[in-house]
Amino acid sequence: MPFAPATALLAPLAPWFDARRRPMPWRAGDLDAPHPDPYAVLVSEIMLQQTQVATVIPYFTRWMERFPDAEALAAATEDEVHGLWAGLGYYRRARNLQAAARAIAGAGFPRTLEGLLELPGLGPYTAAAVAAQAFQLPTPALDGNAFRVAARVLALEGDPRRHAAALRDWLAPALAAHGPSRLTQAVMELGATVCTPVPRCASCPLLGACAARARGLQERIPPVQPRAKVTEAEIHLAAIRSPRGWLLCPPASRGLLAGLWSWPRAEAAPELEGAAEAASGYGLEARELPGWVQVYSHRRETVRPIVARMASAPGAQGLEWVPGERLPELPMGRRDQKLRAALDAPGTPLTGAGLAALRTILDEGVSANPRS
DNA sequence: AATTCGTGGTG
DNA sequence: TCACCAAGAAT
Repeated sequence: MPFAPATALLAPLAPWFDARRRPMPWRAGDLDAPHPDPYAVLVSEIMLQQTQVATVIPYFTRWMERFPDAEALAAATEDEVHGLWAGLGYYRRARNLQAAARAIAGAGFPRTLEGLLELPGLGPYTAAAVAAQAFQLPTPALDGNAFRVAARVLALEGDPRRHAAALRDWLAPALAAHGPSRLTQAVMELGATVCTPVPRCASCPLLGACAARARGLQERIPPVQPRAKVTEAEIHLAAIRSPRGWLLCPPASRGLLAGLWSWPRAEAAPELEGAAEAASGYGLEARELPGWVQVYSHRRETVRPIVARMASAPGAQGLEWVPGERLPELPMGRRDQKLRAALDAPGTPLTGAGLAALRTILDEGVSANPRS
């Protein structure tokens, strides 16, 4: 379909961005030159996948201090990489980023869109965004912001992602005309601060050119996406200490929280009678802490934490006893960080359900920790 | 091609 | 409280 030429339509974005852009630690001072540090651009773009700028900034700063270049990242251990990523989410990104750094340390930084797409963790958006910001290539980067801005300016109805190829063709000349790095960031900045899901049209530099606004459709374009279904779960999360340390579930290579350590857990079980007496029979002293609801991308988990102390240290399949002094440095997701921070908090007596969970964990080990 | 990957902000 | 969703990619 024929779109109004983007070069003229989007021209107001360039001066708007030069005047209004937010400071970000990865942004180059000179938007008309290649970026002095393509690795920094890569790190920022991977962290920004499905993650807001304000959340990323402190992670980016710490990351660049510890891993200032691809060589430093390539040489790091998996625990250290995940330690710096812990809490940011989508942990596969951390593993992919280190794999990309190893490829770069060996063969140099790819300077074409096709070469960037070969790096693990870089898809159509990220490869184009790096190419434009690091190397000034006129490669349109279509993220959620860009799709929303384009859909509104052009009054595209339906899911704008259907028009990805046409929109890239539409945007490319505007990138070349106004500067690939500048216009790429300007479109996203507009989407993040003005052309938001609930738009602030009064302060938009494209107000006069916006077809959706002209028709009063700016609130309905683009349409909301159907939600993925969320499964419900209820688990006991157990911090068990013995003379050998804490009993922990070592990192898995795939699935939820891959690359992170976690406390062993068991699905909530039916109530047992006489928990306290049975527990002392095991040489086990335990209490339960206040629970909470942990939300993941497609899972809602009611967490019932337990802190227990055992006189002996039995083996448990797939679980490890970790010395107490190592506990603070292990990479963990938010759920497990929360329990780690509450190990000294007061609690209530162990319930029958809690005892059943501890028995399941000690008897079955990692097999009591089902993949979701 | 539909699912599966975290977490925090916002209205 | 809750829906929505954020500089998406891999499978």
